[in-house]
Formats: sequence, C-alpha cells, structure tokens
Amino acid sequence: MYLALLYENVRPLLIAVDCIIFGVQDTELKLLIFKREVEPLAGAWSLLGSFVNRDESVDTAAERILFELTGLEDIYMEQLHCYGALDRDPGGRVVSIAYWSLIRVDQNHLEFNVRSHEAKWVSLDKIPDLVLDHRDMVERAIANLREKARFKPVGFELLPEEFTLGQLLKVYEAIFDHPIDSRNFRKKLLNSGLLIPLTKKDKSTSKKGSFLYKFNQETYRQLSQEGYNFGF
Amino acid sequence: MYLALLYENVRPLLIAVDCIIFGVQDTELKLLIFKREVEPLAGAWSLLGSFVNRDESVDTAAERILFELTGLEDIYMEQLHCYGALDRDPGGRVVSIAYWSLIRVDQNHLEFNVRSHEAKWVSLDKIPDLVLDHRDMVERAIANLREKARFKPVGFELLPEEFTLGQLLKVYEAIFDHPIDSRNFRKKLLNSGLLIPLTKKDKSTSKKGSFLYKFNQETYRQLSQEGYNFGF
DNA sequence: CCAAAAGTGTTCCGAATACACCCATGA
DNA sequence: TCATGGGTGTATTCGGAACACTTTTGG
Repeated sequence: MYLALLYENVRPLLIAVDCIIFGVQDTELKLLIFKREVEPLAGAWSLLGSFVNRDESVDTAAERILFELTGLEDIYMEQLHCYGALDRDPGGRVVSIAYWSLIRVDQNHLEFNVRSHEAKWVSLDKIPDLVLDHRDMVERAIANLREKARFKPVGFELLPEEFTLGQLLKVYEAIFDHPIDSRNFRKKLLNSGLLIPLTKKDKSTSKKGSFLYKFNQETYRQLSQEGYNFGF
Repeated sequence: MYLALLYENVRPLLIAVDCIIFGVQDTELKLLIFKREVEPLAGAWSLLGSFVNRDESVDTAAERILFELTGLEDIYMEQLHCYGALDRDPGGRVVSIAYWSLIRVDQNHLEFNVRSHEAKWVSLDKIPDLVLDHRDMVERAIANLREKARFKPVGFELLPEEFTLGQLLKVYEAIFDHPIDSRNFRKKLLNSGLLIPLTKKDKSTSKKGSFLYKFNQETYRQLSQEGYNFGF
C-alpha cells in the first residue's frame, strides 16, 4: 500500500457519480431530473447520482445507476467532467464524476421506471433549481453534447431502431435548438452512407407515410472515429 | 454526514491527479515524463502525479503539482478524464483524474526544475513504457489536444510572448504531425485578427529576419469561446 | 554570389446555403 | 377537395487546397 496513506492530509475521499440524462420528447430535447432521496437537501430536484462502491469501477457505477433506473444496458454514455471543489457538497467532501447519456424515451419499461422513481422530463429552458453544482454539470453537458453532435453521429442514439428522416431531422433541431432546411438535411444524410433505406413506411405521422431507415452500423462506427460535419 | 458512509461497500477512495505535459522542442511536440518515486514500480517512467489532499480541490491539486515542478502558475491546463478502473493500480484502489497542459519549454527555471527532478522530454513516437495506465492517458491526451487545436487557438500556449509566423506554423505542424502550406497558413492567421504585428524582427533563424507578432488577447478569448477552424 | 529562410497571389474545387414547388393520401 | 406532412433540384457563395517564384542578407 502507498506510503501516502501515512500522511495526515492525504486521505481517501468519497466519490460519487452523477448522470445527466437526455432524451427527445415531443421533438424537444429534455433532461431527466429526480427528487433527491438523501440528506442534506432531500426532496429537492437533482440529477441521478450515487456513490461509487469500492468494488466497482467508476464507469461501472455510472452504468449501474442508469441500469437501476431504466432497466437498460448499453446506453450511450460519455464521461463529462470530474467536479472536485472543496465546498461543492455541504454534506461533506465528495468528489463527483459526471456522465451524460442519451436514451430513447420510448423504450420498454422506461416510462414505468421513471414514474416509480420520482422523476420528470424537463425542457432545457425550464430547468428548476438543482442541488449542489448540478446546474453547472447540466450546462457543461449541453455544451458537450452540442459539440459532439457537430462531428459525431450521436443524434442516432436518441432514436429507435427504425426511424424516418423527419424524426432524425427533429432530433437535430432539438439538439441544436434551431430550424434546419429539410432539403439540405436529406441530401447530406442520404449521401453520408449512414442510412439504410427500408421498404416499409411509417404512416403514423402523415397520410402519405414516410420511408423508414436504419443505421448503417459500419459507417456509423467509421464516422464516429473519423468525424463528419453534422453542422446544419 | 452521508448515510452512505454507514454502508460497508461505500468507502472513500484514494484520489490522485496525473498530468500529461506537452511542450514544443526543436519544432517537435514532446511529452515530459518522470522517474516514479513511490513504490510500487519506483524508478519506472511515469507521468507527473500526486495524491489529492483532503484540504484542496482536485483542480488545485493539479495546479500544485505543476507548480512544484515548473515553478509556474497560470499554466494552460485541461481536465482530460477520470480513470477509475478497479485494477488500474497494483498498489491499491486509486482513482486518478488526468489533466494535460501546454507549457513554453523555454521559460525561466523550467530547465533547472526539469533537471533537478528526474525528468525528460520525449518525442511522441518514442515514448517508453509507462507505469499503470499512463500510456492510455497520453494517447487520450494527444487525441484531445489535436481535437481542441482544430477549433481553439491553443497553439499559442506553446509559444513565448513574441514569436514569428514561422514558429507558429511549426507549432501547428508539430501538433498535427503533418506539413502545412505556409502561404495558406499566413493568409488565414493574418486575417483571423489573432495576431498583432510588431515592428521588431527576429534575426536568429535567418539572414533576412522575420517579423515578430504577439497575440491579440481580445480576439483570442473570443475565438476560444466561439471556435474557429484551425484545420490546415 | 549564393545559400537559406521570409514573404507574396491566383486559381480551383467542393461543400454549405438559400430557396419553392409537387406528391400522396386520409379525412 | 383540401389539409397535412413527405419528397425533390438548382444556383450561388464561401472557404480550403493546391501551387512557384521573388526578396533579403550574412557569410
């Protein structure tokens, strides 16, 4: 074991993870927030968080709390930032590792789990006061999501397996919070090789019906690495 | 204090910071590495690291270790990633927060401090084996530096107050590791508003001498926020 | 006078942008 | 038949990329 432990001022610290969860609902980008369960500040709005157990990695802890909430594994997740200020938590010295994730709001059990925890989806421009430095975390996460979305195909993580171009367009409008020209969007996406056209149509949103697509996983991986300009 | 502390498996953990230090030497991007001083693995090459004291923030800890080494404050520094795998350190469970920084190799005292610690600058393609997961950290840092350098004016952090366009070009060639057309580079940079031309010339590298510039701090800050395409 | 680095303009191409109408269909 | 969302093509502009010669001066 490390000699450092012998020194008085080098002491282990509590480590937490907090998770900024984004989803698209009603063509708007939303944030999932929770009623905090532990003191201090129990009952206030908060991000989903938990302490890191000593027998799990930090990443695993983040996956665990998301799993406990959503029942889903393999959720898209990015480590955001370590928040390590001295006074960030009045309950004691806690260092928090923030993650953000994108989830498909319509997925099985999600509705149920969200209801059974005290949670709700909120628009990004109507976020209530959050405990501790959670507001900072959310702002950094939004900036990070937008930055990432400009060059990596993350928009797809918010959609179901099969989706229409209109849905995809709305996801990007939700992320960037401004309107996108549909002709340019279609042209670019269809030429990107990211989309595999299906023969089925989705008739739920229009009389005419619109073609469904799914992702080309191969191209997806490639563009994730190389980067691609998703600025519109 | 948190109830969580009562649970057996939620225990405080040791937190360390590790710092990936980049500098430009002989027109090449280099990494500063150190002989590790603590067991286990004392004597092996390593990044500069230290434990986080309980009376300092994580960011402060990172600044402290850089200050102890270089004697410099206000060094450009970015938090990179939290490394929290269970088995990353054979000496015990340690979570490490990695930072990378850019320093001006020619600065006062730096040479002295580097020599007095057992440290050396190495080319990125000749990095020896490093302890623990430090190699991963370096690779992530290089990727992060290149990504950042494409859109933020970070190249300037590696140069002295006054510099020539040739020096700046070489910094970018060093970061991106490929040659850049000097005419396009000059055009773009001179139009960016980032450079304030001085009347002095630097004659150390050529008979003709080349004009010196300094940064326009105002534009620098602005472009840091808004982003600017530094891809060449 | 020559070697070595500094400095300078133009053309070309591709990608992003702006923009307006027809189509299919269920109600 | 009409309201609703789906689908399509072209012209323009801007920025990035490619490219070669002249200038200065210390040695």
